[in-house]
Amino acid sequence: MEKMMTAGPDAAQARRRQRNARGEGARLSDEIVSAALAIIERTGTDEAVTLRAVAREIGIAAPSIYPHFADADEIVTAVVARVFGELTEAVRRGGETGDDPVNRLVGGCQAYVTFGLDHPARYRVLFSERESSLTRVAQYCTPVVIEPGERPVLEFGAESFSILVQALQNCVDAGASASTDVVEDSVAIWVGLHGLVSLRTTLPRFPWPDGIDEFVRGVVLSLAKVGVH
Amino acid sequence: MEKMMTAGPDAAQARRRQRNARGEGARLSDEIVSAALAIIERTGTDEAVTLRAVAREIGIAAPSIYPHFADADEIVTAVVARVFGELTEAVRRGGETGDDPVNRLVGGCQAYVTFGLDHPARYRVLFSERESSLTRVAQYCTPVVIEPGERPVLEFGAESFSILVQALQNCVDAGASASTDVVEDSVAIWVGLHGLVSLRTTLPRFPWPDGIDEFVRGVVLSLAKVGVH
DNA sequence: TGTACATCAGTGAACGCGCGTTCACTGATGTAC
DNA sequence: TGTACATCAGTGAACGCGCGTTCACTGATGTAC
Repeated sequence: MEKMMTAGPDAAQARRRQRNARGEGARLSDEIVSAALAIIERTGTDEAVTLRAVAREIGIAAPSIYPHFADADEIVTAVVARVFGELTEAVRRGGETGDDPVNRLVGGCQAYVTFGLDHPARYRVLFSERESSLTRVAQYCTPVVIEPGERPVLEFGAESFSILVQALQNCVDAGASASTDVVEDSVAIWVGLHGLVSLRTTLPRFPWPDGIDEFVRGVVLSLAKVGVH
Repeated sequence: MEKMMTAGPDAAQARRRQRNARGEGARLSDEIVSAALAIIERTGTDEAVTLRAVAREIGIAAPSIYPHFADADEIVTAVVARVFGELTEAVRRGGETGDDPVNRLVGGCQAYVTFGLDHPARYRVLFSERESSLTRVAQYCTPVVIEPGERPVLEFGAESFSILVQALQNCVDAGASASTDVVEDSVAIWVGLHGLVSLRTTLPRFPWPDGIDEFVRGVVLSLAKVGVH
């Protein structure tokens, strides 16, 4: 374990910050989450998110965090909530541009992968080991039920997964996909997208195929059973 | 970041160990790697692999590690080398049982996933962030060239990947797969397998489909372009 | 309109902990003569 | 066969560091009377 780089506050940050006005103390919560995200982006890992590091980043005293978060895990959890929102939004936008259900499905999947490859540290924290407290995260997200009455998906990230399921269902409804179990096939697609982002960012020196969007298209079409008769 | 559990040596370990005989000092290297692996299995993460924790585990003084490893990262790297060997062996055995090329391909892939799900901590360390020093790892593994003269794969894990490529090539040769680029399609398969292991172990509460072997079979057949005309 | 008080939004010093790393050392075992 | 010496395989105390957490505190702002 190499010595942690003391990425102390620079001169600008070290200048005494102005304290929040009365009743606006909650603003510091957002600042803490942003600081944690900045640390994750800079170091590439959430391991560097310590109470003291976050405090340094903002220019506050370490104990000032306690009224807002019980520990560093809670801060990381809040970061995960925020980043999942960003990812969901990216997938939603990516799935709006296509001119037919298949292209909208592919577009959403490509947006997912693009988000992951463009923001590897952000993406990685979503599935960090630190989230042993994944149940905790549930409080931040609305439970989404995929199929009425069964298979409730209470996990975090459920919203972007349900977008995927709906996109595949639209392909089936349009007669473009031969899928007979859209949830199971959506799981397969999600798993493929995640594996791609995860491995590409972890093993950049592997000779990955060129043309990531085309690669994703091929994988998604196979798993979505498009063009299978 | 919760306080690290002081998983000190139990009474048995605390008893003074017998020092290695002259000329057999290198044995401690293996003990150190085994101890690190034990810590990873127990805690579920390689973050807990510190020089002092490893020394405690074996019952030696912390500085005794230095003649064998420069730092904890080197120890983890050696663990990765060992576990990659285990994984490769499991995949090889899994790919020997099938009665035709397709079943051998599927068998190897199922063995990969089974290894990952049965040993989540071991699997996870293979793709740990800690391996920023992935180049370092290269010294432990023989470079494997997938196609003569091009696309050299120098990364760690190349051996198990090349088994996969060969298994798919055998399907193509037997006329069972419509793949026109076995390397690219092998990448897709690998990515899918990895994504499955990674997500299943990270999000155990997600409603995963039952029958993992059948699920893997379906994904692999789709991506291997088996049954596509 | 004045004033005592409560509350909010933090601060700063201190503590004990596990960590990596250094240093001089110890004691058994082999080897040259 | 005896003995001085070198080497091997570690040990144990000490150091400074960043960490989480506690404690009593400060100073501005609102509020009851």
